[in-house]
Amino acid sequence: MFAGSTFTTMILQKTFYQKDTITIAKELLGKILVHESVEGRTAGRIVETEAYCGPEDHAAHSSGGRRTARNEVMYEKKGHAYVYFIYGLYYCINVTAGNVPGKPEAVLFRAIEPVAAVEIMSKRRGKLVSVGNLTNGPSKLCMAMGISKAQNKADLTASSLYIEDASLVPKEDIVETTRVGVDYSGEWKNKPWRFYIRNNKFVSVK
DNA sequence: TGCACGATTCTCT
DNA sequence: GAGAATCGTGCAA
Repeated sequence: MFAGSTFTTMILQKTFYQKDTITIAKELLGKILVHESVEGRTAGRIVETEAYCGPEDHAAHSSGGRRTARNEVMYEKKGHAYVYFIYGLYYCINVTAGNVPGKPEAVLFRAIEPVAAVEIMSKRRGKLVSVGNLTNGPSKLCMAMGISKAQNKADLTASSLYIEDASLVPKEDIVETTRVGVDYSGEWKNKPWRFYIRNNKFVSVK
């Protein structure tokens, strides 16, 4: 792309998701998650992610090579959505990733910054919440983006749910820290596999 | 077939 | 800061 050229958005392709999962988790920061639904097109800039790395990661649903109907998609193709139901109330969305075919790895989206159709997001969230509280959590962003079990296994390179490319977030603006809500995973809870954009007010936990 | 619990969020104190 | 909400999922029996 050169100065003055027509701006065209690029949807991230398969090869983007076929790299080291940690690298993908960092590179996803700044990218635009888009969902074109019947209610309209909602979009948000990804500002916080977490990496879940294969059978050895005790914090992952695929820990110990566990393979069930729920996490099956992690064992299949890369670049697909892994949406799961949690606490009887909420959904969380991951994208399957990794440079080893068949190895169950994924990146969880923990927070986005609304960039399109904020009014639709507010309506979906139902309550009177400030813009800052619309999408600053893994289940909050699913509610705002209209993501549920229907999007499980969706191909993010060929469906109404996809990610648009954007410039990389500079290394110095990426904060690396420990993951949230995985205290049960022993030493694995200490892995610095949570990434977020420094000073971004939409991050779920500072 | 039964049961304990979770990659969370919200409300109330 | 503590506790509730609420049910699909996973694993033991």
